[in-house]
This record gives sequence, C-alpha cells and structure tokens, in this order.
Amino acid sequence: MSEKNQETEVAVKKNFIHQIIEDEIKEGKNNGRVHTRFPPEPNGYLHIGHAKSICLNFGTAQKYGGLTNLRFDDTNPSKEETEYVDSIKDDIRWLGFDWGDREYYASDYFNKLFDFAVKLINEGKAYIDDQDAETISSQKGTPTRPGTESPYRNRSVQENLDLFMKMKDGGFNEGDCVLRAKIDMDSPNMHMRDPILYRIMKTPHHRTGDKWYIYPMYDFAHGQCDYWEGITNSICTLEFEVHRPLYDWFIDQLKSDDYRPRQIEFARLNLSYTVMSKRKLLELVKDKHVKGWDDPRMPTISGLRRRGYTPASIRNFSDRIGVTKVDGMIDVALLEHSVREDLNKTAQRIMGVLDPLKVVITNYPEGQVEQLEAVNNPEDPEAGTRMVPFTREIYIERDDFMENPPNKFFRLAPGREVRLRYAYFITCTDVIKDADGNITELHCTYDPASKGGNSPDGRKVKATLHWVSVTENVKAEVRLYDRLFSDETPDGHKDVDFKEFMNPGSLQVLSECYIEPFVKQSKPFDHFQFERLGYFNLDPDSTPGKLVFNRTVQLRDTWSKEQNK
RNA sequence: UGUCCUGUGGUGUAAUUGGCAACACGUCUGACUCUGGAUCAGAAGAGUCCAAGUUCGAGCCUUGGCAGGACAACCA
Repeated sequence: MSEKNQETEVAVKKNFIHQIIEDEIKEGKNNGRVHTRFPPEPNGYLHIGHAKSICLNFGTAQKYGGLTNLRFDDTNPSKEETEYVDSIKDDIRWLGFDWGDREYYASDYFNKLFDFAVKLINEGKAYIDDQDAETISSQKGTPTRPGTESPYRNRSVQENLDLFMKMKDGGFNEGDCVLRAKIDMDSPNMHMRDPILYRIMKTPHHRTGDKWYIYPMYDFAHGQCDYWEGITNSICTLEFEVHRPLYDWFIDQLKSDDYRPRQIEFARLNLSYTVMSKRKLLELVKDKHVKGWDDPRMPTISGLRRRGYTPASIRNFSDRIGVTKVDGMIDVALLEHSVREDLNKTAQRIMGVLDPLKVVITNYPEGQVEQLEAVNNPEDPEAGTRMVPFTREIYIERDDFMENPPNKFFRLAPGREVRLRYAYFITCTDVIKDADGNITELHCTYDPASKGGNSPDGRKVKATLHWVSVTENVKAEVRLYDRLFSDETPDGHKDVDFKEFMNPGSLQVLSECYIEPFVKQSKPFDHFQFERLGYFNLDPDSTPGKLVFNRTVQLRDTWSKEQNK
C-alpha cells in the first residue's frame, strides 16, 4: 500500500530562538534575512536528536521565509567517510526537507581558511608551536587556574610564515607542530587560551584526497564557513556555548561590514531508555549488539524509518518537545504517541494473528470460502473496503481465549459468544487439549444470521476478535521490538557501562504468524495496522516467498493495563 | 577555587509592556464503539529552587543564596 498523503501536522510553536529572530527582524538586522544551516559531521548516522536539529534549522528558515544550507563539517579525515555523507542526505530528504543546491562541505573552504590563517600570522595573531600535545595541554591550565604562555609564542611573523608553509607542504611529521591563535592564556574561558587552529594529519580526506597535510580544527572552520555562506543564525547545541567567544573572535577578524552570523545554543534531545551519542551507537553497531545502523531498535533516523515511523510523526514529535536551554529528558512515550497519532489516520487496517490458536466452526460447511467485506481505514472513508476470505477453520490469537476467565476478561471463553470481526458471531462449545493439557484447538458454532458482524435479533456481544483463515492466508515472520535498554538513562551511571543495561528481550521473532491475503501486494516500508494489535510495516528483509513485518508500536491496550493492576 | 548556562505538575513546554499558572504526553474516571483502538466528556496533579526586597499585585523586576549542567581532545 502506498503511503497516504493526509499526514497530521502539528503547528510549529514559537520558541526562544524564534523570539530572538523576530526581535532581530524588528531591528532590521540583516535586512530581515534569515539563513540557517545544518552542519553534520559525516562520521556516523543521523539519530532522532539530529532530527530535532534538522526540524529546528529547516523549520525556522521556512517560518521566516529563509533558506537552510546543508554543510558537512568534514575537518577531520580520520573519522569521516562518504558512506555517512550519503546516509545523511537520504535521511534529511526522507524527513521532508530540501537544501536545494546549497550542499556545502567545510573542505570546500580549505583554501580560504588557509589564507585566513596566513592573514592572522601576518597580523601577529597566530603562531607555530613546536611543543607536543601533552606539553601544550599542561600549559593550558585548568578551568580554575590560568595557563602559561608557550615559549614559541613570540616568534617572528616571517618565521611563523615559513614554518606554516612547511607544515602545509608536508615537511613535518604529525604532531611536530601546530598553528595556534595568540589570544589570552589568562582567559577564564579555556577556549580563548591560544586555541589550536591547524594540526598536521597525513590522512587522505574523503573529498580532497591527499592534497592537504594540515587540517583546520572545528573552531577555526565552523564560524568562518557560516560567515562565508551568509548564515544569519548558527544554531547549535549547548556544549558549544563556551565556544561562542572564540566563534565571535574569529568573526571579528574576518568581518568587513555589519554582517555577522550569530551563534545560538539549545539543549540537545535526551530520550529515555536509549543512548544518543554517536560513539555509543557506533559501538553497538561495530560490536554487533544490533544488526546495523538501521536496526529498528536504534534511535537513528534510518532505524526509526525501518521500524515504521513516518516522517510526519518525527516532525510532529520534534515540534511538540519544544526548544529550550534546559537539559531534560523526553519520555519515549511521547515519540510513540506521535507515531500512533499519525498512523491511526493513515494506516491500512488488516487482520493478522501472531500467536495462532486454531478454531473449527463445526456447523460451517466444509470447503466453503466466503469473501467478507472489511473496512480499510475507519478514520478515512476514502480508503474504501476489501474482501477477506472466511472458512470453516480459522486462527485466532491465543490470548483471546481463556478457559477460566477473570471478571473483566471479555473475550472468548467456554460457552461464551463473541464476534469475529466483519464475519460472524461464534460461540465456544469445546476446548481440545493434548496429553499435557495444552489447548490445541477450539470448537465453536456460528450464527449464520450474524453474517457481517451483526445479529438481526439485536443480540450484543462484549468482544470482537480478529482472525485469519487457516487455508486462505499468508504466513509471515513478525519481529516484535521492545526498548533496547532496560534503564531510563543507560549512559547515566558513572561506574556501569551502558551496555550492561541492554534489554535481552528487545527483539522477539515470531515465525508462525498468519496474515490475511491482502498483504501479498505490499512493498517494503508499507504501513499497516494489524487490528487490535498495533502498527506494523513490511521489512526490507522480505522476499516474495517470505514476508517479514516489524512491529512499530503497539496499540494502546487498556486490557493489559487492567491485568497489571 | 574561575567562566558560562539553567532551575514552572510525573515528563516536556507556555504564560511578549508585572494581573491570582495554560497546553501536550502520561495517569485515573465515565460515555460511545463491529479494533478493550480511535473519538467524546471529566478528574487528580505545580503555587513556579529558597530567602529577602520593590509593588495594590511577582513565575516575570532587584539582591543574596542553593541546586544541576557545560568548559582543561592536535574531536565535532
């Protein structure tokens, strides 16, 4: 089934960044122009936290009639790969955003950055330091203690220039020396204590190959790229707050008129029961704790996509959680609510039995196949109806039957009558067991007058069960997912590795599932609601002979709540 | 012994010239229902980190505390 277009969209509410921008527009800053950028480092797959940033950056520009650039922050060739560039572009597009032809790379600016560094050297604002990393680090001081100046700090401009050229030309080994800005070793802000601008790396770069032996540091690249691209609002996460004075310092050295990009920080997303750091996600992938970056249990965008999340559901989630500077923790339940809300309006309904229990309808003609009409989506009349085959033997869900039902159990039990959805009323007459006392099948009778699901005498039943014909069905594998971690903050424990909290039951594979024949025509990533069970989508592992479904999320279930009381 | 940032129901956000705290998720009732879904109606739950001050009036302003977070990679 193709994706329906009637996605639900939550109105983007105004956040503190929008407020700042509106104030700027009122002041006439940048002539009312708004230009943002999304700057991923291509060293891993995007996750739901990046989705928040993408929605913020693209959404803010859209809101104020501006543009958003995509810029890969590729200043460290030892970590970055083209595979990641491709996945990032796919994910942003899938989320529904477009950067037009404004696809940039920090590496596009390597020449300009080099020239800028030369300018700083000429102005006596940068110098080559021959000390090793450890020494430089020890001279930095601590957050509470000032640093000390490097003995190389006052080299002549000419000497600095010569050495910088030699660095560029590969005349040194990695670690021999670095280029540093000459700012203030006494600054209370660590980042202003003569930060490193360039380091030597003899690693080929995914775009510039072996052209460069020196690469700029993040701080020396990011703000300048913003400046050259005409970015007005450079939105980043809270940990860069202390970098802002340095960001501004570089812009001060660069700017030629009133224009200057402004860095604004917001709190990154933390989701309960998951980890969000790229390093930890990479670890899960590399050590095979999950099947890959797109494992449906991963909080990556590709994982959520494979799990069955829709772009609209992620966008809505992102709008709903808001944007602030408060470092908090969002309940995964809100993410789940967002998919249910969207899928409820759009998903094709079908019937599927995950844990089959055979039912023989003893008074139904053998060999007969009836086609019964079923509604495709009660939330969307336009979705129409389909036919579902009914036969003498059917499967129902094993836990839809109880031999000795408690008070509030409304489903099938000995002697009780229930409705089979879109079919007939049936009454349980016999419970068949094996030698060990396990229930192997049920015998029921049906009321032919209740065809379609209603009895002409107005008789009511308390429950409606989903079912699938024993002979007219598609057998499928269904993968049930639970949270990957059993702890709310798996990486929040100082002495315990986050992997200790991995949930051993996060994946449950059911191979004996029966789905109504309608699903034969479905394609990977198609969304369904298996009635009464939850939302599922077809996994790309499916082959024509074997369909595989992922459970995106369960339906809200008041019965299980009742049970847990 | 520093700099910067943050503190509003269980969670997340709102309260725009100071006017007795709103919304969403979650929770709990009930109605309706051919999905124990959805929908609808309703409830509980904070007096805004603390203290003092200004004011007729403070979540918003002032002062002083307290608590949490970020910063010491040739990572981003």
